[in-house]
Amino acid sequence: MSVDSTPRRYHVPEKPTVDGLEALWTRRWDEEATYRFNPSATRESVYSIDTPPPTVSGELHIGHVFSYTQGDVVARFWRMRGRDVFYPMGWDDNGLPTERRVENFYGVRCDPTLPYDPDFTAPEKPADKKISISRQNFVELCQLLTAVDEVAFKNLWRHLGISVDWDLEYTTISPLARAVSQRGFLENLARDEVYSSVAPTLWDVDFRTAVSQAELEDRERPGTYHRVAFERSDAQGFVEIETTRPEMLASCVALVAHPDDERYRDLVGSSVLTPLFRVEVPIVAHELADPDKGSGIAMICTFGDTTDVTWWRELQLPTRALIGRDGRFLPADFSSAEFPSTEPDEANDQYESIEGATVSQARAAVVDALRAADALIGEPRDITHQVKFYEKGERPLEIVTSRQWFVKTLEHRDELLARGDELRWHPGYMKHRYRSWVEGLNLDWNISRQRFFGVPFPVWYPIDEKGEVDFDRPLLAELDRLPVDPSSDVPTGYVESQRGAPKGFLGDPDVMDTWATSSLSPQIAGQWGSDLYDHVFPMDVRLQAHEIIRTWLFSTVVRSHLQSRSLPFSNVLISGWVLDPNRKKLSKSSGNASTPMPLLEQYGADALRYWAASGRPGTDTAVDEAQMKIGRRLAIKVLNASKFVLGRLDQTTSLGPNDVTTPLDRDVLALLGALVGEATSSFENYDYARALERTEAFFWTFCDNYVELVKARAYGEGDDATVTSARATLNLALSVLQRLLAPFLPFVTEEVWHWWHDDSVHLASWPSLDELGPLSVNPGSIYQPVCDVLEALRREKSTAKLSQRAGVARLVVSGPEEFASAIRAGGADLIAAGNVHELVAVDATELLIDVTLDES
RNA sequence: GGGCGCUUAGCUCAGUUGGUUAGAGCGCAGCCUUCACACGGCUGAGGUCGAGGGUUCGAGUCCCCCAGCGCCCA
Repeated sequence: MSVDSTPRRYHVPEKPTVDGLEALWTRRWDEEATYRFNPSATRESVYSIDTPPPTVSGELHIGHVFSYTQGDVVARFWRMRGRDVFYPMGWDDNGLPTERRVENFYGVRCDPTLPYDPDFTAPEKPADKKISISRQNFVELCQLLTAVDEVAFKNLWRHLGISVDWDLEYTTISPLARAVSQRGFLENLARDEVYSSVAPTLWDVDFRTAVSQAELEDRERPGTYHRVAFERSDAQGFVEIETTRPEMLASCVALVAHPDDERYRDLVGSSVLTPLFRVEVPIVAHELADPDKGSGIAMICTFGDTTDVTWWRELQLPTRALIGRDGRFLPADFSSAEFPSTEPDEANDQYESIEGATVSQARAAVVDALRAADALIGEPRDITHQVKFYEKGERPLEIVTSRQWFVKTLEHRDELLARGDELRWHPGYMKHRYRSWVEGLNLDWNISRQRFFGVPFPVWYPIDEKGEVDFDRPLLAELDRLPVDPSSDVPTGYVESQRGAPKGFLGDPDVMDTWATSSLSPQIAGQWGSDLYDHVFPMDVRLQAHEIIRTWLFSTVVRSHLQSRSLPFSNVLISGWVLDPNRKKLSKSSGNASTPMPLLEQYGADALRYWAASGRPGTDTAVDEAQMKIGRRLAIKVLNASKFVLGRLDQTTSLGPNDVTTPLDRDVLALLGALVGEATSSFENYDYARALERTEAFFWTFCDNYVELVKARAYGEGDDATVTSARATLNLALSVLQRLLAPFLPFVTEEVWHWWHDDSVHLASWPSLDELGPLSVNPGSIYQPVCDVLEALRREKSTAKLSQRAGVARLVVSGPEEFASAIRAGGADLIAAGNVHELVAVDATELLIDVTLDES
């Protein structure tokens, strides 16, 4: 009886295609809730993912496809490993980019002093003059606009096959996120981990907000050194300093030289008079003074740069702050104790031309006045130097004294460094970025922003009977009231009419830094306070790019360390950047190269995923359509190979590893086992790209060599046992390969899996060695020699310019015993695949493959 | 100035603890329209691993130094 007596084939499409699979399977995954998190899962079985909430203030670009795919591939692996994957998605709709879009889109401006207008509706199109609206109205518009973008983002993710559970979607401005942020803040406050203080603060005069150290960047800018003479108080001559900021002269509180600098050692302890304003200031010593810069002695002003702040703090100098929040010079009285001039009238006259001026106007005025007073030595000298900017700003930062909330980071530096060592970094070298950042911290983390669309601080301040605000005894919101907006909500025990009045209260006007909210992403996504939280926190992995190690990663570690005395996640998987085809960093000007949708439509989601998953963790990768074409070709190959194999199998016959009996087939299973082992360990180490590379390489040689070798047996030629063995091997290998490729090519693998299974491949179990039966200790010992001979046959035919079907009259393989016996073992398949009439394998010391083609 | 990464075939990249003639894909050239696949298959030609020095029986793979590119931080 033939094994083919009653075949019932699987139903396989006549002409399978990869086009259209995204729409089909995205819908099915929705309907079947394939990626839904199991809320009753135990912590041990959960694999939880802390995903970056992308900013939804605009453009999607190919970089998102790249990094989110890398995370998704990992998620899919763990899901197949049987873990209950907690994979939420958030949208960062909070913050400055959204504010600016809303202002322009609707033609509005936020005025936090206005009351909420519940009947307000946004104009159809922006009016010529911006309409002022309350914070709550403004926030509502922000939510309206971001909701549109969120839908577009979600569609992209779904098209790309990102396997998040959409039931777990969140936004950073949602009531939950605001409540979590406010609770986090209040708990920090209760533990004395945050404090408010009036302090010198990095300040952007255009955005009119404080910024934190993490938001700084240095930019090379032209500057000018001015040499300025200060008269010694004892009238024994002059001290010359050099400065790029002569306009700060009125804020000068000291001159400083290096303690080892011989030139100035004798002057330390004496004093000089500032030119123009005639204020007496001491000469002091500090190691940060650079003897090689300028004249080696510098003026300290409050505050020209961050070094001034350090000197001011460490040398306990007085404060003469003159730059206001708008970047203009504030009034000053040189007859006051704060500005003690020896000639107050003259000083006040000089200052008249500066008060109210911008920094650049003041600089010009001061330089003119210095020149007129003969205090400017020589001509100013042009230089270029590094100037600190807010990363989103256009003018150099100023340092303005104002009241801000800070998170204590400096005193936890050592603990935070230890947390960095505890975290498992992928790739490992990214840890250095964290370490150098933490080591370089010189300010506590300022979390106050003088903006509107953000999470407000859940505090008010009492006002005494004289109308003075008491900032030291804030009125705190109760936890069960969160979230609150102190600009419209009222502290317990007060009524709205007391707002701003004596014996009343004042709401904190500021909002939190966006990182103060996103640093709690594990708490937000995990719904801190609910049962869910204990099942997902600390998370298993954080996915993110490297440029936000100093912001998002650092701040998340800080919050978790303070809140839970733990890491927020045990692994971090860092993605690289996408570069344009010319290997430059993608920018808005890169244009269509950065738009993913056309590429998705042209090559398909699996193809783009293939490209993205080929990029190793942390490695920057260029947009490469050639790589996408290869991905598409691989997906098509999966369809066709599956079609061939399933077309040879009988649905009613179950085949297992025990049916694999021929040496060649067993050897192929052994090689497959090695592949499974390597792919699995690669994934466990977050080296998904390696898993892909190995699986892909195996798959191609499997198709090119093994399938070709056993084609005759697969079609039913030969005795029952060898036919069954080939079919069982094809069956097992196809099943394993479809599953190994599933994380990378979720659409095409789901399609072919459903040709012979009812359930999703993405819920199937990750291949294991147990499935393959006993495996030889020497994988490839038979398959490899047989493939070598097969390739030699092809080479002969190719060289003779013949079809690969051309007949071979005689094939003589001589070689070492292991080689010859491998050929004998696989001889029947070689004869069939190579159309060989006579095969002879002989033992010999030298390997020789002699092919005699048929006479034509 | 400090730190990190990169520099391997025309291009894009692998190369895990040092070990036989350095790998893949693309591109290129030639061949084959074979019953899973022309949205295909087969075959082939291309590198001595940025420069120099060192350790070793043996180095792309470890050490030193130099150069270039990129990033992070001062």
